[in-house]
Amino acid sequence: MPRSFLVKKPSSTRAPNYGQLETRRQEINGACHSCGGLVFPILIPNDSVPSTPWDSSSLIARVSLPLPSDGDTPSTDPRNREISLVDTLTGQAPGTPLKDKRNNLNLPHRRPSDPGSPAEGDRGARDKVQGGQDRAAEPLERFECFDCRKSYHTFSGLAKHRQLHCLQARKYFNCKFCDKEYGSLGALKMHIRTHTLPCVCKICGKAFSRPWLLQGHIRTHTGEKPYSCSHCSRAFADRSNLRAHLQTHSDVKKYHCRACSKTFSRMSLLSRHEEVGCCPGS
DNA sequence: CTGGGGATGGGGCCC
DNA sequence: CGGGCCCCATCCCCA
Repeated sequence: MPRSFLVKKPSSTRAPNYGQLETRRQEINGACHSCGGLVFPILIPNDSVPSTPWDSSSLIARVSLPLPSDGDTPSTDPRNREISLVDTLTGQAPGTPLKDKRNNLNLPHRRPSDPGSPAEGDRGARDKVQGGQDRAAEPLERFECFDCRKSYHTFSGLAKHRQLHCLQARKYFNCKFCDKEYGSLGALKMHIRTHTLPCVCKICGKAFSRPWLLQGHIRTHTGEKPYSCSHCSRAFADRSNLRAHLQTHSDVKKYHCRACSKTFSRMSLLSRHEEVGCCPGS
C-alpha cells in the first residue's frame, strides 16, 4: 500500500535522549573498511551486563593483544581495564597506546603479571576468552579469526582477513538484549530504543521507545483527541484507533471468517472467533 | 462470547 | 542517517 498520506507537522524540538546509547558506544572503536561492520575485539568479563546494545560477536575477531613493551600507566577505571581495542582505521599498531577518540582517552594495555595490577582481577575473563590458556606461557601473540580460527601474526593481517568475511557474508547487526538481527545499523539503533526507552513522560515517568509514542501517551493525560470520526461524534487520541472505529461503521468488515463468512472489524476479533471453535475444520 | 475502545509496540517509508 | 510519520498488529479491559 502506498504511503502517500504523510502529513507534515511542525517538527518537534525535543531531542531524543541517546545518553544510554552514547555511553555504550564508547566501548566500540572501529568498523570494517569494506562494509562498516564492527571488527574490533571487545573483551567482556561480565556476561550478565551487555556492554554494547548491539552484538558484534558475529563480526569481531577473537584476538590476543600484544602487551606493551614498556610501562604503561595502569588505568584506575575498572571499565577501561576490561576493554582492549585497536583502531585499524588509523593503522595504529597493537603495541602502541590505544586511544578512545570519542572520549579522548588512552585505553590501557594490561600486564597480567603485574602484582597488584588492576588487570589481575579480570585474569579469569581474559583466560576464558582465550580458551583458558595461560598467557604467560604463550611465546607469541596470535590474532585469531573468530569465525574460521585462522590466525595471523599481525592485527592488520587479521583485519584484512576479516574484510573478506564481511564481503562474503551479508552483514548483520545483532541486538545484545534480545538477539534480534538487522541488516543495517540504523534499523538496529531503532530497535535498541525499545530496550533503552529514552522517551520518558514527565507526568507519570513512563518510558517509551520513540517520541511519537510518548506523544500519544501524553494525550492520555491531557485528554486530547485530535482524530474524530466523520460518521459519529466520537473522537480518538490515536489514529489507528479511529481507523478501527471506522470499521464499525462499515457494512463490509475488513476481516472475514473463511468458514462461516462472518465479518469482523478487527483481526483480533476474527482470531478470537476462530479460536473459540467456529472453524473446526480450518 | 462478542464487540469495541484504549494504549502501545514495531517495522517501513519519506523527508 | 536520523527524525517523523504511517500502518498494522496486539494486548488489555469493559460493556
